[in-house]
Amino acid sequence: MNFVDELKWRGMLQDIMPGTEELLEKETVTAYLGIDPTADSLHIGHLCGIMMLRHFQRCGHKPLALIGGATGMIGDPSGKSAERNLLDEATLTHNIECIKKQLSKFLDFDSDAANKAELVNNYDWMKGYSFLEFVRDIGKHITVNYMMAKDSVQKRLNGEARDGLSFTEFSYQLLQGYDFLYLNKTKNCKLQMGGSDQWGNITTGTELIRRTNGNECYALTCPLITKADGGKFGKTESGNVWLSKDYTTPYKFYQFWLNVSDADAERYIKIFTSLDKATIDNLIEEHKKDPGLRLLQKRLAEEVTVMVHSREDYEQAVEASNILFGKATKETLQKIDEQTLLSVFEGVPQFEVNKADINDCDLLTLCVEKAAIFPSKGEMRKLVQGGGVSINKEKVTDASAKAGSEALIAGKYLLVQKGKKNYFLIIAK
RNA sequence: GGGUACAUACCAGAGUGGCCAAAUGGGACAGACUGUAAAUCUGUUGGCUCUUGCCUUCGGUGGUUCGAAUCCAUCUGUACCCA
Repeated sequence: MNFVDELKWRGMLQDIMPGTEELLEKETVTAYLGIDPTADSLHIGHLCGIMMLRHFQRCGHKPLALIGGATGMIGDPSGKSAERNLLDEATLTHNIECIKKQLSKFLDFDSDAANKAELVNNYDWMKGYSFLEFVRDIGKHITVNYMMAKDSVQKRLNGEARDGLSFTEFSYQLLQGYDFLYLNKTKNCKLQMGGSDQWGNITTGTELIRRTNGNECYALTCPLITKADGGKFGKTESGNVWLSKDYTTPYKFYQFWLNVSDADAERYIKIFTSLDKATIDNLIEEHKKDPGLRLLQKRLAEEVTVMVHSREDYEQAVEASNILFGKATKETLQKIDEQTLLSVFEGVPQFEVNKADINDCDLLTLCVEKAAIFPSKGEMRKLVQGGGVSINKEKVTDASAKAGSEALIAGKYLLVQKGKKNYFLIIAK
């Protein structure tokens, strides 16, 4: 399997340095991709890069996942315009541990294979590096002129939203460049991959390597993942879509992929699954015959959910979706037994209230004060006025009414709906 | 070191003494339509009560005034120009 061809048909190749393809055909190559440990879980924005590493390994090469324990303390000036908050050491250590676990779902770290994946942390080689040594050994080889010419720097100096950048941020590309140099020296790593916004940083690395030890190194980036409507990929109303169950439940995760638009589904299934070309082409064709069936979205959601979570989690998410989005009515809800109900709603935010509150409090108090479903009463009132709130699948018309214990499902549950897709469960104890 | 300018709600950006909880655009949320899609149209977008009303907001602090996002002083931050 040819790695570059694989990336090409999947639409995962943005820029590639000349000679990269030849190198990959010639020998088993070690490549790395950097991940900033800004949180203790990865989110789906990281997924494209991770999939690159995964394909890379499947093609017989050796992937390194570099955790930016050092660079993460600084923040990359490309991308966002504002300077990043610096993370402290304890937080970083915790984040790295968690990310390591998640990565092992995608990459083989443990086998005896020659190309098993490795995890490295640049904090390990940066922490003991003194400023004086660094500027003398590394800074000497790269001119400020060269660094200034990078897009990421130029944007901050001359762009519309020019707000300057601190020396710390300016140094980022050099630090990242040193990572590449270090890995080249210690692990014979010859290729760096990343998102297209990393191109400038990566080439600083190859330049640094050429100037210090004369080695030829290569770069390859994937395009920025976008949505067809121009919105940001990977965001929902509740924020990022995380890989960790603690932040994004498997149900929500599954729902995210299921809700992808037709135009996006075609691109995403190539990027985020390991399905082969024939299978995907076939799916796309089938999907076009009857887009309403959403074959693509369903398969995409299945593949990704199973990969990130598990087959059981996937099946539960499907079951929950069928009940919540099927033809369920107040009557069918009342009939569901408690066991099913609980498993279905595992991925739905739950709130416990006192049984007495169901009868005593009006819906406003119940949903805002007793259960924090809505941020404020005004917010809930407005939604009710706009017809956006349902309880047990029935639209709420009067927010000051009381639910009453007879509305409870199985004697203790209340299903609250915000809009069409957001469910909450109130449990009366 | 000297000078100039700017700082407004999630973001961009009007407002230059009362009519300002603050135009407009974007984003976000919700409704209709649909396929739990896209496009389109509509509503909402500081908090409390919701009817009049009240409270907290226009970088921080202090001041002038019956009254300040708007004027003054000072501090902080940022950008630009000169050295």
